[in-house]
Order: sequence, then structure tokens, then C-alpha cells
Amino acid sequence: MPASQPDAPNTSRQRLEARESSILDAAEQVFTRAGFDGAKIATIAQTAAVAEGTVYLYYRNKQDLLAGVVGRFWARLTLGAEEAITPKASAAMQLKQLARYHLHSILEQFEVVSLTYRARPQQERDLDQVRDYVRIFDRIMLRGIDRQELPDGVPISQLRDVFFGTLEFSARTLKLRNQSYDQSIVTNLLALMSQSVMLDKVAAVATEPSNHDLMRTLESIRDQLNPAKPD
Amino acid sequence: MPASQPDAPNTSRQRLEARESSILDAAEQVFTRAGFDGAKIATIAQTAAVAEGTVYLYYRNKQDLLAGVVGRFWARLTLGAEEAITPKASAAMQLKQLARYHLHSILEQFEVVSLTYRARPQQERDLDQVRDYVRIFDRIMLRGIDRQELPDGVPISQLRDVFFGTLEFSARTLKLRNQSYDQSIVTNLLALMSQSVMLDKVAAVATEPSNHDLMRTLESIRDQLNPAKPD
DNA sequence: CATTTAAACTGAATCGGACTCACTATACGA
DNA sequence: TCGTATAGTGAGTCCGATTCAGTTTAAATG
Repeated sequence: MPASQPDAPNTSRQRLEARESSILDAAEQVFTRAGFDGAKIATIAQTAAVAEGTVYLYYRNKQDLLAGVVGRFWARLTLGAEEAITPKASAAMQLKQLARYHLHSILEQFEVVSLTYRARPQQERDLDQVRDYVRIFDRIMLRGIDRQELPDGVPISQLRDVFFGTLEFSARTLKLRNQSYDQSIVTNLLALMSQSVMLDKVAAVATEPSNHDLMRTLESIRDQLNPAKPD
Repeated sequence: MPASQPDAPNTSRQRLEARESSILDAAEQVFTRAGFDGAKIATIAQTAAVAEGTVYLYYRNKQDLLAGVVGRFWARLTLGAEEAITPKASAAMQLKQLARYHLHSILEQFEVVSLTYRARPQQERDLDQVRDYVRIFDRIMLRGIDRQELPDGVPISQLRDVFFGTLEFSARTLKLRNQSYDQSIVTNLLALMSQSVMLDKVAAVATEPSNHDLMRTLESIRDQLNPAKPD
């Protein structure tokens, strides 16, 4: 077993991985520039300094290559998101951090995000990466419930759709209008979510005396004041 | 000018339009079954009982044909939505009607909706149809403001993203899990939107005394009336 | 080192399918 | 009935994804 020098690719495995990622890099670049249909395998191969046939040693076909690019993108996004979140912060703060990070990222790499929709919604590990990413939201919510920052019954999955759905549509709207990142989107979304469903208010409501309680008290007062008087 | 018989296509213009829509029908069917890439122009032509070349008399290319299918879909959706909305109803009710209609429709015709993403985001009239559709939301909101049902400053465009973004992501989630229409999605979305931003409620809630306040006052009255009596 | 052999790599050839175009059929006006 | 423009046809072209027979590389063995 040869001593491994840390820099230049040495072992055959390292060489293979370097090649694979250089193909992915080339594919990402070409796909992003030209779109899926506009991208030619020939161009990608050339960009990666590799023969056309070599691409097919690493990926079954063009779709599969796309899945590779898209999968790597979401995996990276997951890592970035985890870095962007302060572990000790409150659930509300973490959500805000995630929202900011998410909106920023998909605006910045809008083309790659769009490519996600060209990927086949089949078995592909491709979608697994997206699912992993989305799970970050769930984890924040669950921890919030655990810590009693959020009421127990919040419909996590529905809020997740509100969260990511709103951010993605907002990003599209911004792109359409050629505008850039807008802080108010995140602020408003978070206000929307926290005011209505989460964050102490709900808890407050839960412990709040019911109208029944109020009514009982009122009746007792009325009876005390005027025991005889009819309705 | 020949007398027009109402049924069989008579004038050349009628014939042309009938042919065009039969091509669109065929295209919609084949695209939905096989997806954009899987659909062959040959199959579409055959389904429409037309020669391959004829398709290209009506549409410049495959993308353009897709744009035709997608555009017609959204135009139809716009008509349907306008029918689904009660003109006299309150803004909140109209939004709920639109939400129900929208979620229902995109679930039922999920494949066509997905095709929308394959259409080129370029000049195409294609996107105009989508824009027309989305405008229904704006109209409801503006009318609501006009009638003072909604406060003046609501960020319509941002709420539009919340509305459609959430519904579309919810639809995807449902499809992914093989579930069908879920009333609670619409209910929750509307609650979210109305509680937090619209419907004067916010202002009201902010200044309104909480039940706690009421209870405290009531208790003080009771205690004054009957200082000794235990609970 | 020389030799063997499997693993990587190559790019010319194949194949499928979008798109074209020279030609035919149809319909309408004269 | 004829002339002409308009609509339609489908075999052929072209492009680009995918394949594969042959070549190179490099690890393993003596």
C-alpha cells in the first residue's frame, strides 16, 4: 500500500472520484448555462476534458447525470443550512435563519433549482437529497415542541408546505421582476406563521379561561345582585 | 357567403380551428401520459389522425406545441375559477372558494401542471395565461380593500405567493404520499392568512382585552360584592 | 523489470426522433 | 371546368444521445 500524498490524486479511488466530480462540475456548468435540452453531452465531456463515452461510465444517461448534479446541489444546501442555523437559538430564530438562507440560496442558484423540476420524479436518490433538506425544517419544529416553545399539536407537514412553498414562489416572483433578495418576505412569512399557529400565543389561548368560564362567573354575579328578577 | 350549418365544420376557418384543437387534444393526452420527453410527435400526429408534417403547420416545434397545451389549460382554469367564485360573497369567502377550486384542479390535473415547468420561461404567450389566472387573486384582494373588508396596506403580491405557493406545495406533498384532496389545507391556509394580516381582526385583537383581562375584572367585581364567600 | 490482466478510457458508428420540404390533394373563385 | 392558393403529406435530413469494439493505463505477479 503506497504512502498517500495528501494533495495530488493518488489512489485509483481518489482518481475516480476526482474525475466524477469534474464531470459533475462540467455538467452543472453546462446545464446551468444552456438548460437541460440545450446542453450537449459532447460539450460537457469536452468541458470536463474527457471523451464522450467516459461520461457514460459514470452516469447511465443524460437524465441520470442531471440527477447527479441536482442531488449534489441539495446535499450541499443541506450542509450550508445546518451551518447557517445557531443550535442554541429559539425555534422561531432558527426558522428565520433557515428562511433567510433558503431564499438567498435559491435566488443565487435559481437555474440549478429550476433543473430540479426537469429531473424524473422516480426512484432516483436525487429526490432523497431534497427530502433530507426539507427535514431540517421538521427537526427545528420538533425541537421547538420538545422545548415547549411550540404547542404540541402544530401541523408540521402543512406548515412545511407553507414555508417552502411561499419562499419558492417568492423567489420566482423576484426573478420574474428582476429584483433581488427582499428581507421583508422572510419577515412577513415568519410573522404569518408565528402569529397564527405557533409561538406562545397558542399556548396563551390554551390556558385562557373559556367563555364558559366567563359565563359561569357572570351568572354567579347576576344571581348575587338580583336573585329574584326574571330574565 | 354560404349559410353556416351549426354542427359540422363548414367554413374553412372552422375546419382549421377544429383541426388545431384536435391536435392540441392529442398532444395533451400524449404529453400527460408519457411526459414531454417521452412523447413523440409521431404518436401525437397519429392520435390526431394527421400527418406528422401537419403538426408543424400549426406549431413551430415541440416546445411550442407544449406551450399551446399548457396555455389552453391555464386559460380553462381561469374560466373555471371565475365560475367557482360567488360575485357577491365576502373577500374571505371568495378566497376560500378560489383555494378550494385551485387545489382541486391542480390535484386532478397534476400532470398538466407539471408540464408547465417544462415550458420555456421565455416570451411565450404561454406564461400570459398563467399570469391571467393569478390575477384572479389580486382582483379579490383589491375588491376586498375597496369594500373595507381588508386593511389598505396588505402586501397583495406577497400574500399571493403565500397563497399559490402553499397550495402548490401541498398538492405535491399529497401526490407524493398518494393522498387526495384535504379540506384542512384550505382551512388552515385561510386561517393563517386572515388571522395574521387581513381582516381587521389583527388590529382588533391587538387592542382587544384578553379573556384574562375580562376574568380579572369580573372576579374583582364579584369579590367586591361578596368579599367573604369562597369559590 | 517484463508480463499479464482487469479496469478505464476513447471516439467512430449506430439509432431514434424532431424537423424539413418537394410534392399532392383540396377547395374556392372565375 | 380550370387555375390557383391553401392545406396536408410522409419520406428524407439532421442532430445529438447512446453504444461498443478497440486502445491505453496501471495494479499485480513473477
